[in-house]
Amino acid sequence: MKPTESELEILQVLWDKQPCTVREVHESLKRKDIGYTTTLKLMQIMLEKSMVIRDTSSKSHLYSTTINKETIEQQFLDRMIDNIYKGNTSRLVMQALGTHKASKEEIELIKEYLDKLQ
Amino acid sequence: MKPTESELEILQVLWDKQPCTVREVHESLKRKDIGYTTTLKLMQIMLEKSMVIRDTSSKSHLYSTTINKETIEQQFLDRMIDNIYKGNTSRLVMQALGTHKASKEEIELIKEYLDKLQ
DNA sequence: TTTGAAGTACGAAATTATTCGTAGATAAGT
DNA sequence: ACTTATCTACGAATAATTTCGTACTTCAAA
Repeated sequence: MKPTESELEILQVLWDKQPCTVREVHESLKRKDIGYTTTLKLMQIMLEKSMVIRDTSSKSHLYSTTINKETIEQQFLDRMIDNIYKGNTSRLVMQALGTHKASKEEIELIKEYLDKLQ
Repeated sequence: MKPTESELEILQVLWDKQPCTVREVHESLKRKDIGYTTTLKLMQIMLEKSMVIRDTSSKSHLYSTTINKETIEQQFLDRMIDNIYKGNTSRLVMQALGTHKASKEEIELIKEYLDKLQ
């Protein structure tokens, strides 16, 4: 089950602030040039796909995700490593650290993590 | 310029073996359930978008990419870090190392790299 | 020189994803 | 009770991507 790009944007908001009304999600989206009913429709589609559930007890429905953030992250990461890096994880790691320069603390953290792996 | 998924698959093959005929690309694709003319059409579209060039001097044209593998990798990685990890690179790194277990050599390599960064 | 295997070109259908308009429900304020 | 804000439902338009059929070309082998 692979979320589309728009769906992913909505999931991000939900992971952050769920449960949310459609309006809350809509206003939190980065892209501001789409109509409210577009967001609504998208979320209704996500409901059909069971990516979200909702509480309809009040007028504005309250949405929550059913899918785990870490699972989706892992899924995208795996796909990326497979498709783009052809399994060469360390190349991805170094490329990631190269441009998005991590702080000293982060580097320490990663080192510790590497030690634990060995 | 963001390649679509199908375009990316074709680029992969080209990066590996260019210059290639359409047939070579077609037969190297993982997905086997599509017709030859589909691959052909896709590559013609990529030509229009200037993602590839070709040598038409013989009957079977020979295609090569114009776009750099590393650039595209970086682009996808950046998007991933931004969109999915919200800038938290070290989380991506650790998650990547977590499942796709690297060899001792790879881990050493990454450690060295981290030392150089500091 | 005919035949056929393999190629290109390209319009158009099929599929998937995104967007919006409109109708009707709900509830709060006057 | 009526008006207005805001909501949901949902069909349908649009856009983007993928797929294929068909026509035509090229070239080599019979």
